[in-house]
Amino acid sequence: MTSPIDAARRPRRDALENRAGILAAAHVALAHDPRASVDAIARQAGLSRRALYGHFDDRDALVRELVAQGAARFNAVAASIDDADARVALARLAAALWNEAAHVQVLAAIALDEAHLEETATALAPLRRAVVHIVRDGQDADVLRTDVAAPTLARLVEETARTVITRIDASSPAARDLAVRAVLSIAGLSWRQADALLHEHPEIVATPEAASA
Amino acid sequence: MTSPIDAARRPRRDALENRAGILAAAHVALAHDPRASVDAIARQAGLSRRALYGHFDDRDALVRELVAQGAARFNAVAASIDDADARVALARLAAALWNEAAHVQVLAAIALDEAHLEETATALAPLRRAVVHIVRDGQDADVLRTDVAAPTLARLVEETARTVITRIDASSPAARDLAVRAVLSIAGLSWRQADALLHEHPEIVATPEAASA
DNA sequence: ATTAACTTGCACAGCAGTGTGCAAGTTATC
DNA sequence: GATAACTTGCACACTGCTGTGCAAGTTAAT
Repeated sequence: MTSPIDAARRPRRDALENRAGILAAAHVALAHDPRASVDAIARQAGLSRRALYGHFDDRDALVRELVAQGAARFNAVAASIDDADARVALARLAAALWNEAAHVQVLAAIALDEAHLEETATALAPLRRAVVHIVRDGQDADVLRTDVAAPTLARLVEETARTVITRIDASSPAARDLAVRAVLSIAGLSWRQADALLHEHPEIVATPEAASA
Repeated sequence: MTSPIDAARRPRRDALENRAGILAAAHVALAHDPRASVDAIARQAGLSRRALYGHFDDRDALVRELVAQGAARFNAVAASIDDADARVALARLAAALWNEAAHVQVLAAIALDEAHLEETATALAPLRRAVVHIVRDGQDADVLRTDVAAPTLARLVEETARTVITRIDASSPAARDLAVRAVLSIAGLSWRQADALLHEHPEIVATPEAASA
């Protein structure tokens, strides 16, 4: 047993579950409406508004945690891309981010709030650096367009991925394919070149079930 | 002179100017922040909040007028495109919309509010129809990508134009060029094909000053 | 079984916004 | 110069949100 002085009984299991539940609820609620009220989030989590304030100091703290969660996932994705061919790297990155569509939606929605603009920017810095790196490589190897400066092209790629993932119906199986093709197109490939590339690397747009089978 | 019974002196000139000033102010304020307060808009117009309510029933009426104004411009632009080559038509449309960048920003910002979603949708219907029409023609002539269904491609084109116009710095002279190239890329052209097309039709990305000289 | 952790519901203060009424002032138009 | 149109400033009621305090209840851990 722990000493009764500095003991401070450890947090209850249900409390931890509730905290996670709030984050999940916020995930859903904020993706739908980035300025959903604390009450709406708490309700979605099956808790009272008052209880939520027992887990998070204020609305901002909750949002910040969501941003941190999402950014961690994205940056892990970015770190996992290591293809030598920049075109393949871009395609794989787009496909991987599509798998995180739900998180992309939340982050994109939150980033629209002036309040969290620079916060999301710094959290996503590693991902942005990875994109710039891929684009530079691709331009040096003359496999990506060179009529647009690398930083601009990286931005274009990022915006295209965000747009196609968050604004086109992401439920259909064709959506991942579309996201990948859109990114390749904006990077300078013709649609036939993109098509050929995806035939050469069928695993990029393979569904997770097929990959695990 | 008019009869003293149904006379009702005509509205004062300064009142008309103020009304126009409010719309201009709303244009600026809402492009910056789609949920700017009535007070902020009135201040920007150099009027009191109270005076604004003399010109518009409520905030919604003001927003609706802005949407109608912008939609009218866009639909006029869409109607003016009559190139036989779908690629040229798309390029010209993108360039023309870039000239309306300020209006695109306002409309896009307003459209983000759930409240005005279907309103903006119906107002922009003619523009959307024009894009679908161009895309269909291009696919039939085999000059645009055919790996994506026409409605989806039209949507993709629209989103790309909106994204590049509203989210990339629109002040630099290269921005119009970028908008046009992005649209052509998403439509399936390689960056070299797009480049060649723009060299064949230099007037598309010509600056208004150069065109009038 | 006891205890501390947790949740709830309510009340409260505060903030920011909307839309209205009204009296008093200014100003374009007749 | 008379008059109606317009603007202003203030007060007001209302809504919807945030964050806090507190008493009372419930529940997991010890």
